[in-house]
Amino acid sequence: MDRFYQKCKQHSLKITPQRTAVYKTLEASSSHPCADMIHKVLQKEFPNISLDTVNRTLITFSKVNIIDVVEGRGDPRRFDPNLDAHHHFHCLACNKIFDFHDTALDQITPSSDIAKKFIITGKKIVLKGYCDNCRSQASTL
Amino acid sequence: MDRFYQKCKQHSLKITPQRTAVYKTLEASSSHPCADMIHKVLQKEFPNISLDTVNRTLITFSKVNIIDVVEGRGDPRRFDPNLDAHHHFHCLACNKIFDFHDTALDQITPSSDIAKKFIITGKKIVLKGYCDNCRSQASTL
DNA sequence: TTGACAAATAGGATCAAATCCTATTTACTA
DNA sequence: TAGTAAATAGGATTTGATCCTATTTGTCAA
Repeated sequence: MDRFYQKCKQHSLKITPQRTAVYKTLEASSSHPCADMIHKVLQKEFPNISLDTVNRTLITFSKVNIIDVVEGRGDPRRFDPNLDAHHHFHCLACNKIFDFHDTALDQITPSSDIAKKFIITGKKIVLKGYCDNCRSQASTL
Repeated sequence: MDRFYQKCKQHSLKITPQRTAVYKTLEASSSHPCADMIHKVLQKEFPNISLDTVNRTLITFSKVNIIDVVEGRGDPRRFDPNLDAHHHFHCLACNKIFDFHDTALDQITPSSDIAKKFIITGKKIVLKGYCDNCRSQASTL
């Protein structure tokens, strides 16, 4: 939690009971929850907390690198006709996805206990960041 | 296109003008489009084509491995409090995300021209497939 | 410690993506 | 070429995300 308070101060985010609770709830979870799930949990503690607050708070946190947004950003489902080995760079600003190829990275193999536990139908390296056009919008960490 | 017809027959999907057009449009695109974008393009050719058909068709294609769904599946935005190096396995059936750790994979480095072109703020290996509980639902490829 | 101000919240309204429903049409098989 | 199961159109519904505005609340400086 210390790092949480520190990061908030660093980015002059006010430390509100709601924000603290949102962070604690997410940290206690291992299911990579969405805003709605966290909202449901928090309603026990804050009967009036709004979903908008939870969602806005989570987005704010992710912008200043307190937490992370994982696969899926709430955006529409997107498709790829290319089934050959390739990897993706995802621009956080313009939302474009760039393909890149790297035969060395195609070779990566997850350790055998993963392969044993799950049926793996696809693997990909996913990079996040800012593309050439959006460099300037990179958040100051 | 041959492989397209072949895969359709293999899974007894009827080859309709709409399906052919959806596939052609996606294949011609390099922007990893969503259903709505493809729908807009197709309306020139098929003034009455419905968005539902486009969306349903794309999902059908992805189920039989004609195309792929990329980062984000149209599901709600999900969050992760863990900023340390780790990787994800995403179950296509139950939609759970499992963390896994692999120090060897943490070391992977995209080739330098990628690093030069983009500002990279995150990297992750994303595996897709079926978890232990959902093994049985693995689509027959 | 207090007062002022900018920032954050609640709650309802709006927007957009995805899915569902059903009548109609169509591709495939025998 | 006719029968049948599958696919489509189009509208309705659901749900996640965002917007708007009045009210509340942290924070900083005096």
